[in-house]
Amino acid sequence: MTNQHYGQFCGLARAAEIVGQRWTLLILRDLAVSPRRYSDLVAGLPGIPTNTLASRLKDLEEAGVVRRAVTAGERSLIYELTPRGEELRPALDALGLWGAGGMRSPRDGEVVTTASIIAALRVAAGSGTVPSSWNTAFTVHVADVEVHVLMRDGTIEVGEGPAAAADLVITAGPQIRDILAGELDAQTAIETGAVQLEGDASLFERFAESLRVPYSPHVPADA
Amino acid sequence: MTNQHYGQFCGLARAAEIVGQRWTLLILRDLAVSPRRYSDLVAGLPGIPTNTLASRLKDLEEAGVVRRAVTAGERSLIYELTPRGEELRPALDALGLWGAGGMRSPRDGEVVTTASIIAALRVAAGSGTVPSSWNTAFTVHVADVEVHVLMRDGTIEVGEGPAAAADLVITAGPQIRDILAGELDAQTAIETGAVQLEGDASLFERFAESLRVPYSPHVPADA
DNA sequence: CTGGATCCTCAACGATACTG
DNA sequence: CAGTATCGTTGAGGATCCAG
Repeated sequence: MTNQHYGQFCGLARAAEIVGQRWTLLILRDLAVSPRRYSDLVAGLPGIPTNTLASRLKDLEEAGVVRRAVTAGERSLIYELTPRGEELRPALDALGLWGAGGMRSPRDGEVVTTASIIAALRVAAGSGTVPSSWNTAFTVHVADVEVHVLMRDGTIEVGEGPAAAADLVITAGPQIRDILAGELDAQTAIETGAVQLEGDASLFERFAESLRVPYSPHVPADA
Repeated sequence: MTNQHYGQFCGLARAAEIVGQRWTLLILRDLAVSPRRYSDLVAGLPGIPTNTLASRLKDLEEAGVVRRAVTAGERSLIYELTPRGEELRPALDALGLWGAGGMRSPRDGEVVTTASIIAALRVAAGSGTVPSSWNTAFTVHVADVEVHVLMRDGTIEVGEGPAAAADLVITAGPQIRDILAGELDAQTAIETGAVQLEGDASLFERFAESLRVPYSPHVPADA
């Protein structure tokens, strides 16, 4: 509510006042994946104090970035991005991409959340198209997170939960990041056991090649 | 030094740990415009506590985003972006663009800084090219800030200080933002006195059309 | 059970002064 | 010029409690 101001008539300063608060970027990442309830957010953001979350949501609502909505079928509130909030996607993607370029392996205690995996896979899928003849369903396990990747009609769709009928089930650890970054090629990943496959293993190449983020060459030492 | 962690193996979380601290984005914006000395940063960031600045610079250095360097000719330190820091530009631009879309007029006490104007004009110039036959020099005054815009060899260059031999001197207030956003067209700006021109006034059209940022349609109420 | 509000503690931030 | 030292204030973190 009492957002700090920088006193500059500057786009970046205005943006920083809104998204530069602690936890705010991660809240927006979760909402960018899909609208969520308060308790979904709490679950997806391990460690966030509930008062901080409540305060951020109120600030974001005031800023016109997030809105509360009552879902038709259910009787619970959801939070979702407004159109103005949707416009943040390019910035969120750019920041996430940059941050991912500085990652190597997880630090002590770092976990993988469903929203972070979906966000990463969606950025990796980008707007790139795949041959429209492809009709392939993947289920991807990373740590205890389960998501699906569907390639069909020339597009890639990434969502929560397993694929209804997966052609290939991929189980991997944090090294999935290296595969997306193109630093670990599909064949090596299989040989070293970085991924386990169940189903049509030949489809893994397709997965690795279609989901690829631009490589960041300048990676500093990482704790 | 004691940067807070989010405990997630996620690119956006890592980025937020580095650039999500108060003042950090503005420090990076200033350094993205050009390498600067400590005192330049203090001057360009009105209100920043000096200990906060010192702490941020140390953090950014540790993160591999900024480095201290001794300039050859002079005997003073400068801070500059590392290659890893340069990679932040797309994210800074995207955030700044988003923030600029939410601005209308300055709030009480908001000032315009040289770095913010240069950054805005450079983003507006983008990678867009101009006819290589153009060889035009503009000096732009906004509040007490003075910058130059040079169009030649098909490119646009924006820098600090006046142009050596300006074909047109443009004096404007914060409404320059509306011109860049395409919400105020050149002719109207002249007629309403939003800009004052000195020199070849016909070149103002060229300025307004070459420096244009994508319009953000979803602008909330602005204080 | 969801969706918060309250209270307390402490680390970070902010303002000012001061120093190599 | 380039910071550090000191100190007061604010916001984050953590636990608990409350209302619909």
